[in-house]
Amino acid sequence: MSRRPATGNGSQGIPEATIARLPVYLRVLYTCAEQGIATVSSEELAAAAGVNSAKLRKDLSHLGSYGTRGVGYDVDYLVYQVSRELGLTQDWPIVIVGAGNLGRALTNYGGFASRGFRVAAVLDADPAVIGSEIAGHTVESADRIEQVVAQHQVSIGVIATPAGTAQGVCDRLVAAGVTSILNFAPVVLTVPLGVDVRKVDLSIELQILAFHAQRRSIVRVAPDGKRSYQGASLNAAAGESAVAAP
Amino acid sequence: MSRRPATGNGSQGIPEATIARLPVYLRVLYTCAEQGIATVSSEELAAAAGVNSAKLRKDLSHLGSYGTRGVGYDVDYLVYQVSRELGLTQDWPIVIVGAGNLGRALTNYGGFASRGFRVAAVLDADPAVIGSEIAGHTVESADRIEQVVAQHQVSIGVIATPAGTAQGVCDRLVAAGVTSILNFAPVVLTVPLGVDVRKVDLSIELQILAFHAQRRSIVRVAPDGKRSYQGASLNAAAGESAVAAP
DNA sequence: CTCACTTTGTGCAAACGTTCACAAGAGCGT
DNA sequence: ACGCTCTTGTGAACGTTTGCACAAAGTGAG
Repeated sequence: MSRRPATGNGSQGIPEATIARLPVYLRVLYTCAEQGIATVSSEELAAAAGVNSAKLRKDLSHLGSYGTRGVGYDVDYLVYQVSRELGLTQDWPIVIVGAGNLGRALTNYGGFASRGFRVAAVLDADPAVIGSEIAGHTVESADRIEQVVAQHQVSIGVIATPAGTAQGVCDRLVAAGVTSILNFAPVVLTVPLGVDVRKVDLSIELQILAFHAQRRSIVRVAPDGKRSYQGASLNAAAGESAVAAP
Repeated sequence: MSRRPATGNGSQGIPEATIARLPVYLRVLYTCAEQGIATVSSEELAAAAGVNSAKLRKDLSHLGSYGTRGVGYDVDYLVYQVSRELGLTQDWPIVIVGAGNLGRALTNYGGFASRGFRVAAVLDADPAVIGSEIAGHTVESADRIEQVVAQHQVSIGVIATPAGTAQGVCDRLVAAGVTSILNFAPVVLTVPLGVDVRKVDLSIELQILAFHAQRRSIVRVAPDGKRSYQGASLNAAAGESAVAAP
């Protein structure tokens, strides 16, 4: 790190925390564009995204100086720049493995197509499911992982299988050339260096909520048997949330 | 340690980052228990959870000193302590609003029940869906949010509606007394202080993957039109992943 | 042109999170 | 009882992220 030869690239080291927020900004920007808003200030954008305005400005400054002082950011231009930085100006064929409830929901989910993600194939191991139709896709056999990945140049795989088969599917995806994996199975996947795994775990999210919920309603049972509730004014910002009242 | 006033509480301030990892440890611990493993070292646990062992020890130390030097952690005991800390020793009735593809997948998802989460009701606004059966639950009208929340003492709500109706549903849930919300709709929810919102956004996860995937395969088009691929040995650890080869 | 006003981009310090490295304990064989 | 080995719990160093506060830069009126 630190050494930067000569190629004044610019987008060399964007913090991970910033990357995770760019898609949120992007969504808000799209909303603005739909409403015909041409320019937007960091304050407005930040409010809509639920973050601090200084943080938003610093995040955007990592992509370059795309704002105009005294005015704000041009919505369309910023949409383009953020999209480009995230690599959304190109097409990303994805393969969904597992056509159970979750796999079907994912295949039907419209949010993918609108951002350059295209479902190349939906696979499953169950013969009873293979051949059925989901959102215009015919479920193929999981045996065809290698062919599908090669044929459609897939570099992103989505695992929506039961926990038991997830690692095996993952191994085959990686061996076939997939370098990015979105894992919905409740297991910790082991992958070779150079492969990127992101996990979405519904149960874990609920458990984190449960922790805070429990915290909010700690009931102190005093020696005399009286109960007193501890106030509910804990920090609501666990990554999200904002205040409604002015 | 350092100064601790007088109220030797113990579970005063557990870092958010630690909370987010506890459910992962818990899952690994359950796996150990199933395999009949009685004690486990921080090294083994950390490897299975995909984290650094020092981090794991520090995380667990926030709950108390439940390990034995020279031996490790007693699996059953640790399961209990982590569960208690997360508030999983009690029952959490949840309500799922939105019985579309995602709502159905969530209702069917078995991972909830196994951790003390119980689906109290599934609601939807579409008359065509109301009355249908999902995993033993009859879908009820979304008009009944207030009654359902009050009747089942629901404090956790899951929003699986389209983006447009999410904020409205959220407001009604909050007004009815729900203080924790798991949001699957692609919008930033605005809630009063004291309400905890967690967001799961499938599209955002894919966009983050796309960014890294793009990074890995930067194609430099030289002036002569030749292409050269930049190696794929970027840091694979974006929160997950481990190395397979020794 | 100048002044008043707006809003970006960023230096800096504090807060937070991660990792190293090691002292303090605990078990075990002799 | 002693020494050896193993493993926890944690002080301290380091890296990352956040948020303040303000200079720099733009706009528009007079």
